[in-house]
Amino acid sequence: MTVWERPEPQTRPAPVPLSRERIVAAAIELADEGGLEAVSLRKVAAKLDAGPMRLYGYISTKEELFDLMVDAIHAEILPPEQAPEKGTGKDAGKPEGKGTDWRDALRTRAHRTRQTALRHEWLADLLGGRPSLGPNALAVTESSLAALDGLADVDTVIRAVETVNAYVTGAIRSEIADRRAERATGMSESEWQDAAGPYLSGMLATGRYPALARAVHDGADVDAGTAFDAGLGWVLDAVEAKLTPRG
Amino acid sequence: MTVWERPEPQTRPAPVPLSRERIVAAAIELADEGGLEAVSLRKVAAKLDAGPMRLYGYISTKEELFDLMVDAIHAEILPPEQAPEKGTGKDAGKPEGKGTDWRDALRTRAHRTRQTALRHEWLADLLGGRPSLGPNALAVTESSLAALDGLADVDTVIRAVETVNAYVTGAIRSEIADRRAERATGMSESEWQDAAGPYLSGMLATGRYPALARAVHDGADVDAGTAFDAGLGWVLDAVEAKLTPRG
DNA sequence: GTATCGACAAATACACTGTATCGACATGAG
DNA sequence: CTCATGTCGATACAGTGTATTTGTCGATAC
Repeated sequence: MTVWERPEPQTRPAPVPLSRERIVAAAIELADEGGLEAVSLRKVAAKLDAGPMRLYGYISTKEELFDLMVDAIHAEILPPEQAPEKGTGKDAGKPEGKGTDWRDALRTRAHRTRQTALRHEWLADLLGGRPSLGPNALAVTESSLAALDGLADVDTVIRAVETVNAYVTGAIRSEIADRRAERATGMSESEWQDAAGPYLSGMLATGRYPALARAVHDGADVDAGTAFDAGLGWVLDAVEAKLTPRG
Repeated sequence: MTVWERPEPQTRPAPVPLSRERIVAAAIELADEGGLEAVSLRKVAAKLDAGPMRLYGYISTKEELFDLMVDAIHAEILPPEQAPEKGTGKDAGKPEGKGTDWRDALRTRAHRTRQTALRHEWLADLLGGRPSLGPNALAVTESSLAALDGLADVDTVIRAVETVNAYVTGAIRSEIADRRAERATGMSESEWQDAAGPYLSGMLATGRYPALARAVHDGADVDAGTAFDAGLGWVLDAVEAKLTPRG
């Protein structure tokens, strides 16, 4: 009884060593080019010349992979010098500057977050979707808290950071949603005339939304970046008003 | 040639007439009890005694179903009296009241949104994920714009509404994320001692996050509702400061 | 009446997903 | 050499969104 085509003595092709980092990096690469939905365990594994099941030695579920991706990306949000390594916390207590340093800190943090989200649009789908507790995300929060430390009581500082965070994530999410919609309809047309255009025009023409119609008609088209910054400025003003005077 | 068990003369069970509304309602029901991931076209169809393909006569894709769900839920956010029907827009111009009416309007709108999201937690996954252009969502935006109409120039009004919206959606999203995480770890323990607790305690004990550690340790545990309202108040203060004085 | 046609619901099919299970191989110990 | 071990890959399964085919009914034309 002959067995044709015995599958060769099987000198395995040197199983490349895997690691969480390599897996996460591959997943991010996939997400960058095809969006979150392009990330499947099979494709990630294929990118690493491994079988799908191999990944389960490093992650326990796809959700965990997403969490790792989010935390990895948070490294891009942190200013380049301060990695979450080292630091005894001994000299990190007081803010070092006149009085608007906290504002610059929070503002640049917000803009870095936005820039990162524009580079990795899939971040919009994940940001805020679940609590970010990875080391890099914690470091980001830490630096925000540290920037306000001592300028008000603890509860006020916490409220400030959470409020700014809520604005930032909400604004980024909706900006990216708009951008995607434009890409989906526009794609070739300069203005949005294609799919949402006629529909929306029709809706506005019904007269049921007079204020909205006026806003769409009379509103200036500011670019997304300055709009984001304007709203951010308002929120920071609100924070400033709540800080203890004479901080 | 005999055929045993001919499948009965096949008096079809009176194909229940479908409709977008019935489909959306069924999908919302599924999402309410099992989250967004429990919504599959097969299950929705089964709930309506229909085959999966039947749905494609009413919706063209699952994403569209999600959009319809979001807009249907926006009806709960609108105050009960004003449906998007009727209304010539003739008498909707000026705000009718002293000067804090806009604030009440925006505030209650925000709280209604939050309450609705707490009733339908899956909303957090969808809110802001794509532009909401359904009639109900437009009506919600309309009423926000109308509340501020005339109190500042158009661009300021738009910025105000978008800023408040960003805060509201961001805050709701993270609140629901926290609530889910608590449910996942807590579930039986009163405080969070189970999964995230030890991990986070360990992280904080490293001394790498001094400000965060202090915040967690010294911060008062305010309930989510008042925290939401506090942040909202700040944002509304910021808006107020930008309105034309003597509005 | 019968025949034909069009519409539409149902069944089937496909490519793909996340993950559990299982079998086989390479390697270490005795 | 033999045997145990642990790890990797293949296979398997239940489920997904959707395209396509199949079947049946009702109405219309002769």
